[in-house]
Amino acid sequence: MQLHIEASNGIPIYEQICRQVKFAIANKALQVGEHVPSVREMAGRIAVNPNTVSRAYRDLQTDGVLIPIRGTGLAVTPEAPAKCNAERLDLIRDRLRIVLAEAHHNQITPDEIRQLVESELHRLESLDADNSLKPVTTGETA
Amino acid sequence: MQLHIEASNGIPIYEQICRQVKFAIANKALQVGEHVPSVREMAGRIAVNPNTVSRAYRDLQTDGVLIPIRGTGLAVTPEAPAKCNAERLDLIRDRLRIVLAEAHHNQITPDEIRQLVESELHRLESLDADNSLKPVTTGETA
Amino acid sequence: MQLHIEASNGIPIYEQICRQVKFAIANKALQVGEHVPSVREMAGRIAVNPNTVSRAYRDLQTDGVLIPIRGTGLAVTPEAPAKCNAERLDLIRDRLRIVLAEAHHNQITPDEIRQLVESELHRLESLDADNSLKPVTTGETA
Amino acid sequence: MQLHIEASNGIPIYEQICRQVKFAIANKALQVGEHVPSVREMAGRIAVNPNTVSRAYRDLQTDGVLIPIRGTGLAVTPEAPAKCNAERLDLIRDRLRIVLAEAHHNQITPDEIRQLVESELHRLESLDADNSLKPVTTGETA
DNA sequence: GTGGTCTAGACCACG
DNA sequence: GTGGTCTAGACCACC
Repeated sequence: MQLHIEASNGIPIYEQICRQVKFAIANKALQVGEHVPSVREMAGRIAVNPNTVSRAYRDLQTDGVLIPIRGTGLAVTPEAPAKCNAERLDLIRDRLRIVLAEAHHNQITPDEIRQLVESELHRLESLDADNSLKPVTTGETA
Repeated sequence: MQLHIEASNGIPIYEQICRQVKFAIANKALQVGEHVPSVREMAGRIAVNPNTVSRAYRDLQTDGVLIPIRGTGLAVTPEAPAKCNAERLDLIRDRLRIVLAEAHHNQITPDEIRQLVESELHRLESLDADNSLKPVTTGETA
Repeated sequence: MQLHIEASNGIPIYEQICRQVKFAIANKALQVGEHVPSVREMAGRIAVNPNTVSRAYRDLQTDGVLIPIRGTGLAVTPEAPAKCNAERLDLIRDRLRIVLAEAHHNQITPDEIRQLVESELHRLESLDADNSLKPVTTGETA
Repeated sequence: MQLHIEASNGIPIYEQICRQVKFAIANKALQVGEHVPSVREMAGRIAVNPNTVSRAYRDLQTDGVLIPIRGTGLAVTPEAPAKCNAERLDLIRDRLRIVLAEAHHNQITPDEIRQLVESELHRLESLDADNSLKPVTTGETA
């Protein structure tokens, strides 16, 4: 499981972690019963404070996605895949909705929006192509 | 000029005001030299704290979009339309970019994204139809 | 609204705060729309770290009991009274259940349990009598 | 001697073991001089980490309830029954006290408490009836 | 070793 | 002024 944390695109780090763990479960990158990386390991891996990871894991427990296994760590619950699959597109949709609503309220036409979307999709694909050649981070604003 | 403030969709209110004033200028709803509503009137109209409006107007002055006219209020600068037109799509694009980037990082396919976009666009149109209720069948969006 | 924090009866402080805010709402000591004491004030009042109060308030927001009012604080939501009333006895029942289950698993008879309960109830009443005012009319101040 | 471990009702597993061994002694399910199951056997029987059982047995030795018999294991001390009988109701009372105190602090009336107690006692009896038919775990999975 | 709780304090966003 | 986020680190419970 690989997380892409961007500090900061406006989304709190702990929430980015939350969301990406859910995506990883939806994508089968994390299986039921499997342990998520320990707080300390994850914190080291993505270079944030352990408490930030802890906060994210706590939220995931509240959501019923993770469950503590005494003394060994946190595991993916049996219900998690269903929840995460159901949420998979919703998580994106919610964010997309407010962006499109703003565009729409301000007289940007559906066709202009479609063009923006297409140009961004192409941009992402070409970034992928670049990254597959050289594993360099790109476009980070932080 | 009508503002659509949503408290809170994650965007600070003062920034929503800023953005929408710029959009209004780009859309010719606000002309060069025209006065923007006073801080007090605007605050009353959209039911927010006057300080919040004040903060937005301050940012707009910094951006060179508004200019104070002694004793009368704030007017749209001659340079504003050009700036606002240039920014019009950029403002949306920036926000769209981070949403699509997240989707893409998490194995959501371009086609799924396109479907989400289309369903949201349709949703916005039907919301419009409900709100206006005028029996218009021309399909024009503006 | 008066909170009784006991550090420590095994319940984390932040959870004690959470529970007691809910009880206060159920008891009409906190009304819909009313603001809860600010994080800093509450922290000072019950002599705990502000972050501990903050954690409790955050959980209450997740539960839909409190809602942030931009820049002014946290208010009781319209839905809160219903939720808190519904939870009022459940919060106690859940804790009672594990105690009684343990007693029952270990051959303590229902009648023994009833006796324990009665003796504790009497104890609490006599504590009340001591703490508040004994029905004395002498006018002593202390 | 049968232990009912519930991971997790908030009571640490090692303490649940401790308490239940004491209850077993108070109930004559464990006699003076009798050996308690070995750490390994007990750990297997209740499906917990052997270290957890070990920790519980260590506490019981500290309490003078168990004593090591060279090469054979841990036996119930002659003083144990008296201690355990004396503690029998106290262990429950202590836990009951904090629950009832919270209820009382929050305007839950003695009669409401009595009703909760009665309903929980009935619930426990009906669970027993069910279990005597089918020796199934109570349905709490985690 | 694991996670949980709490404290302390910096910094920011918001109104 | 308000709450939110993040960092840092101590201490504890559990396994």
